[in-house]
Amino acid sequence: MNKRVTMKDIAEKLGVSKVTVSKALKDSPDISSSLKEKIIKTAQEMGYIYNAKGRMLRENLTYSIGVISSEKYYGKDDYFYIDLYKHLSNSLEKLGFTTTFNIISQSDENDLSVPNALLEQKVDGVVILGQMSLDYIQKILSYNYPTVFLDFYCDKFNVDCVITDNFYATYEITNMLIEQGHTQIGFVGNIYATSSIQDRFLGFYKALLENKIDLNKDWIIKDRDDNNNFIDIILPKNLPTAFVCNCDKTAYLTIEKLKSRGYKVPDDVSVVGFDDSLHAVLSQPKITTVRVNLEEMGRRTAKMMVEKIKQGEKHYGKMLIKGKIIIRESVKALK
Amino acid sequence: MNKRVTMKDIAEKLGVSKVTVSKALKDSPDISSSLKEKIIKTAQEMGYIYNAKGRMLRENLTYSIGVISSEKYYGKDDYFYIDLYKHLSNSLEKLGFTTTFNIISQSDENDLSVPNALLEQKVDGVVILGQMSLDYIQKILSYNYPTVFLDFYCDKFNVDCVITDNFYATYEITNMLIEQGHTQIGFVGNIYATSSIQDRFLGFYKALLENKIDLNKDWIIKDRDDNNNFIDIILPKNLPTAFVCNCDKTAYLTIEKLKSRGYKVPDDVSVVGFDDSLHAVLSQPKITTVRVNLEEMGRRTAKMMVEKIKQGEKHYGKMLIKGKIIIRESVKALK
DNA sequence: CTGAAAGCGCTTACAG
DNA sequence: CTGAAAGCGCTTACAG
Repeated sequence: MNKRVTMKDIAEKLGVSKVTVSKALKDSPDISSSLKEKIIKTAQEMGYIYNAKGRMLRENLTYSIGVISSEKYYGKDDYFYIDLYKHLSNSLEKLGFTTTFNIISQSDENDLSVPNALLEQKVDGVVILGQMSLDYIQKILSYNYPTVFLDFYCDKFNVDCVITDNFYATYEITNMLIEQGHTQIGFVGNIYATSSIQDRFLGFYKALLENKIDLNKDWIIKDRDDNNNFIDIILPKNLPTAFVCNCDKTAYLTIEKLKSRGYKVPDDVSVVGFDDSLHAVLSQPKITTVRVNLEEMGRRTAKMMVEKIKQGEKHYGKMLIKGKIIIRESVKALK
Repeated sequence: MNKRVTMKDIAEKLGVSKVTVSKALKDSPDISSSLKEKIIKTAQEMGYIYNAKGRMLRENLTYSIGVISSEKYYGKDDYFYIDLYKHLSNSLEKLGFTTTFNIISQSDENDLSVPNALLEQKVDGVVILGQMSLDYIQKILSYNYPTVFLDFYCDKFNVDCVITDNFYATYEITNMLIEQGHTQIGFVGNIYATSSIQDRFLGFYKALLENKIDLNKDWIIKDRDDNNNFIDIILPKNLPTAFVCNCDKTAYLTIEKLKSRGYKVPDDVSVVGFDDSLHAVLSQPKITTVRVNLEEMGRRTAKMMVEKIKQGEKHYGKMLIKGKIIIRESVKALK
């Protein structure tokens, strides 16, 4: 492992200069095709593997992106962020980049402990995947890498972000319920807990407004406390005919709660979720939900990041990616 | 971003040499503590960030490990490998390493497409996380990086591995059932599908042998085909009093199947699983299972990897990590 | 305790 | 079409 073949070795073997080898291996038009062929063949025979460490130093660029994410997004029932990571890193691969991935523990987040990759300039840019504490984000930003927030935004910092169009998606799914005859619709989610939930709520609210349906405050139900810990869902005395839930887990818990009170879903109450997570499929009935376009989000983030690095920190602002409604069994039409 | 402060800048500012700066920043005893202090202070003031690219080239070491894993382990109900990744990369961080993470798509695995990190020597070693196709593994090994297999082994290649002690864990959990009075015990899992399932079966079998309980072939039930695709579980006419399932998902499906046939779990039949995955908790009743010690597996893999790199490819062989039985509700004692 | 020299593997700008 | 020179940011071995 320790003694790898270098361009110099190939050059010496063929009696050419290493500049020529370098150019041939990157298929430069400078080199005659016959020589190119010979060099490529010899490189293969000698077991040459390109060593990016030289280029890294020369260009002061690692062609590597650091992805940073909080461990709280990788619990047993969170499929979402690992899938998003997969799409992001695959897109980066195609652009010639590698990806380092740090799942930050709660204690490291509290201690503002920064991954080695950023401490030692082993990445050219940073993607923060999912909301983290403001202090932690600030700490990361203090290293001055080109940065993109993925799946969240934060107006406190003027950082580009790629997010799913939460507002529009709940607007659409609420409209779907209204078209199916529902006029008494509740929302389940703590609208102060995260900006995603807030936006989803506002999309829900816009659909009501457009259809001149009153917002009943008793039908806005908390699913978690302000620190994002799930709490027991308390059903109102008078039930609406449908609930829009801020996420599938909450939809699942809402359905369980309704069932435990003797209600049937969707016969008595319709329920919709968000995320298309495992809960949507394991629930009985299976939950009609919104599938976020993770592939598109990953691709756009990768492209944005690479452009920022190569073209000197362009600004993009907020990029919204549309989701898609997935129809399952948890909604009943009233007309 | 582009013009970062370097050691040279600090040296010039203070009128010392960059060797002195380098030594001071790594707290070498060569430098007087007063000068050291001055250099560290100036570095901070100037916003110096250590640039590992220089060291990488010098030492031909990136202090980075590539983790490669198949996308099939990151489905909606797989929590396992991302957790293992987290522990592994956290352990590597503590040893001063960064981790690149590639989730290989099925098509890339078929095409033997290798991550950029390996193509360009951007890592010092490789961890393959979870079984992949032999061809793909062979391709990866052809790059001659120090390699560790994590959570699987393959006698075809003489590569070090860190695996959970599947054999011993099902041996233990089967013994637990026997101690609780069960003598009619089945196994659910295709024992030809993976080496893990095979080892788990053999641990089960050993417990039977030790207790002079006959192995009833009708009670060895397939949960998947030989390509690892889950199939409908077919219950035998005469049921045993307990099933040892090769994983929680299978335990979950077995319980669902039993319930649909009118049996009660654990009153009529006890069921145990393996992995302590989401299925174990979402199932009703919750499943008694084996929790694998992912933290220990990550830590041992990290240590092994770093030692191989620094001490020149030591060999370790097969390292077995013990799991732990988690008692829940799906087992009833018969005495 | 401090520093000048050499070099890691590559690429770019330039000369021929 | 080919190559000599310079340099990216660091560290090690050595001289003083």
